[in-house]
Amino acid sequence: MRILDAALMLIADHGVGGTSLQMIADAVGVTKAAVYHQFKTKEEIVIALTERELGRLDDALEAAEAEKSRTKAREVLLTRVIDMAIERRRAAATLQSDPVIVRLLAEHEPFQAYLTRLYGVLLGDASDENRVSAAMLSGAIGTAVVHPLVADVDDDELRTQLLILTRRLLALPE
Amino acid sequence: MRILDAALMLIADHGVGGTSLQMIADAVGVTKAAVYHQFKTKEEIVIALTERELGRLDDALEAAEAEKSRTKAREVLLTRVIDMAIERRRAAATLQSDPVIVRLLAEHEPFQAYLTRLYGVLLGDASDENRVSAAMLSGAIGTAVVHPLVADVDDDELRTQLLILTRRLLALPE
Amino acid sequence: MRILDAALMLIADHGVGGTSLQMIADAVGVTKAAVYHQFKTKEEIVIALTERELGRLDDALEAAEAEKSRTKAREVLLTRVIDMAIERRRAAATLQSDPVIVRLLAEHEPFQAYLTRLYGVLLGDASDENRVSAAMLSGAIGTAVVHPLVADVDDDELRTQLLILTRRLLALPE
Amino acid sequence: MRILDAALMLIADHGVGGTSLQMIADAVGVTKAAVYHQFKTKEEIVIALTERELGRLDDALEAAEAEKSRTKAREVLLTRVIDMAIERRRAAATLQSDPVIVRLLAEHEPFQAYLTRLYGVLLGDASDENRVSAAMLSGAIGTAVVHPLVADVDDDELRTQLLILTRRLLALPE
DNA sequence: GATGAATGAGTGTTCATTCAT
DNA sequence: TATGAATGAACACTCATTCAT
Repeated sequence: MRILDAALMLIADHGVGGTSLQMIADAVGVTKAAVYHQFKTKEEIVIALTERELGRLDDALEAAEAEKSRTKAREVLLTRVIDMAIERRRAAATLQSDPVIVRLLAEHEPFQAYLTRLYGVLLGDASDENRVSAAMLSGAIGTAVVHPLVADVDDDELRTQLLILTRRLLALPE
Repeated sequence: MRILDAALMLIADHGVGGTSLQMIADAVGVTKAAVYHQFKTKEEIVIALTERELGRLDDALEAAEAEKSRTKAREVLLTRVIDMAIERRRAAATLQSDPVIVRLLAEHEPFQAYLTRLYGVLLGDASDENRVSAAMLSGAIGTAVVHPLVADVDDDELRTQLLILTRRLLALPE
Repeated sequence: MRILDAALMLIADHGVGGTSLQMIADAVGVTKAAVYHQFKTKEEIVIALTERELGRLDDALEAAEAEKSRTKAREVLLTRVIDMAIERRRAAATLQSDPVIVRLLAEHEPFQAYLTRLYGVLLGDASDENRVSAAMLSGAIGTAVVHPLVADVDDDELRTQLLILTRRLLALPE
Repeated sequence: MRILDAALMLIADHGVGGTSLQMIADAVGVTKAAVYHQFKTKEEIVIALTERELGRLDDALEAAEAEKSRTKAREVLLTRVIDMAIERRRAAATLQSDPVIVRLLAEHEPFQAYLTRLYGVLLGDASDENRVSAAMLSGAIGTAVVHPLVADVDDDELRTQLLILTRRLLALPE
């Protein structure tokens, strides 16, 4: 959907609060009213957007949940998360840290459920160490891919390093 | 300054774009015009705010730069960063990821210089591995302290774990 | 357009700087936002307004430019200018002397071109005498029609006198 | 008074409505409050300003009123008006046409009286022709000196031409 | 004399949203 | 499906003005 594409890019650049429906409509090349024809409110756009991005993990999440070994499950999921973050470098950080989206993730029921599943796989057991390392990972990957320090690291190298460092952080065998 | 305190909390909750001057003025208990008497624009508030928070690292940064050993320097700085992030759990993430502040950090000259110093200590050498691990750390700490997964981990335990995991990520001796 | 009508009257009374969009919207009986739907900025209103008033000279200007005799051309144009000034006594002066409009006339390209045509006809040749008399005329007519001294001179008499005096000023045969 | 000087120049450029006390204070290099120490309101500044400029005609007005011959009286006054307009080219037009000042001249008692004296001399008798020609003159001189058409006519030549044209308009012997 | 801090009302402009067509 | 016109509320910011110091 072109509206969601445009909205995602704009939100990545200006945040949800800094992105107006006018900007989205202009980017798509239609009128505001046309946007409203497809989404009843601005929030609905943000939800659809987040749903779509989160949905990209569906396959990996299901595969991970099907794994018997927790360690293997984590690996499957993390690899996919890293791939996704690299594919969509610009959007990755914002979606995880924009206050509006954060609030949405915390309050919108379906997201809650999805995140619970996600954390379930990510966590292994719920020891403090695991909880903290999972929390670190959550932000680290999204933030890392857009960080100025890695602006000129190419995608493949970045992917390799992220995998290594992630395993190290989780004390997985390298 | 009470204005900056109020602004920081509001921005942590709603992002820069979601925080209006009216909200700030109301939180302080004065009129919008009174806020404008002290800051000529909204951006000026955000700059002052960011400057103040960043300034809390001054001591540690100077101490780190005075260290001969790069490894020791990194430790000094990281310890302080972790302490700060825990002290100001709510604000930590937003300040690092709000698009408005990110843009500010990238475009406002004095911030550029400060960040260069910061990364200089954090990086050690500029190998790809180091660059990626430093980038991960930048976001990881800020994000971790506000992550729902660690909401009920107490400050001391969180601090201990963050130190351990950070050393692990950077392959420092534990 | 009702917005332009209202704006013209208000600007005639209070000047551009003293006329707010709220005043214009109130006069038309719509909201400010409705005004903004048709004009993107206040300046755009002022431009449209000035364009429209200036446009009333189009016919006379074209007719004048088609004349072979310079003297005849001036007469055609001046007669129309006087008629217009009398028709729209209130607005005439402000449009020629409000600093905002003056700046607009000087900086907005299309106005520049139009005024050059206008002065081309008005000037005849570019002797100093002609330049000064044309400059005097420009303001004199607009100012005269709203001057308190002539407040109780009726339109027809005023028109007759303006024609006589204008010819005298330009040393045209009466 | 430096405040009045600054205010006059600013008003000439932006009109009364477009000139704020902040602008005036900035131009003088003091605070708004300091301006308020000398003038209780903005209107008071405009009044003082207009009074001061109008006052420059005092000598000529008195001399003119002392003349027995009406014709001579007009000449004395007009010569002075022309001199003043040329001396203060920029301010001349605004003071005569800014709607705020126009309203002030019409409503502020002392100005009414002064203008009545001025018109008394200017008019000669109150025939329609005289009234219209005096009205034209009022605006013509002020407007002419700032008109783009005469921007590169030097002061002396402009003065000469204005005198000639003025006499012609009033049917005085050249 | 001059300042800094404050205010309430206003500025131009944009917001998300609605609705008749 | 899409539009254009409209709205009320909010936005960042400036206004003229006051007052304690």
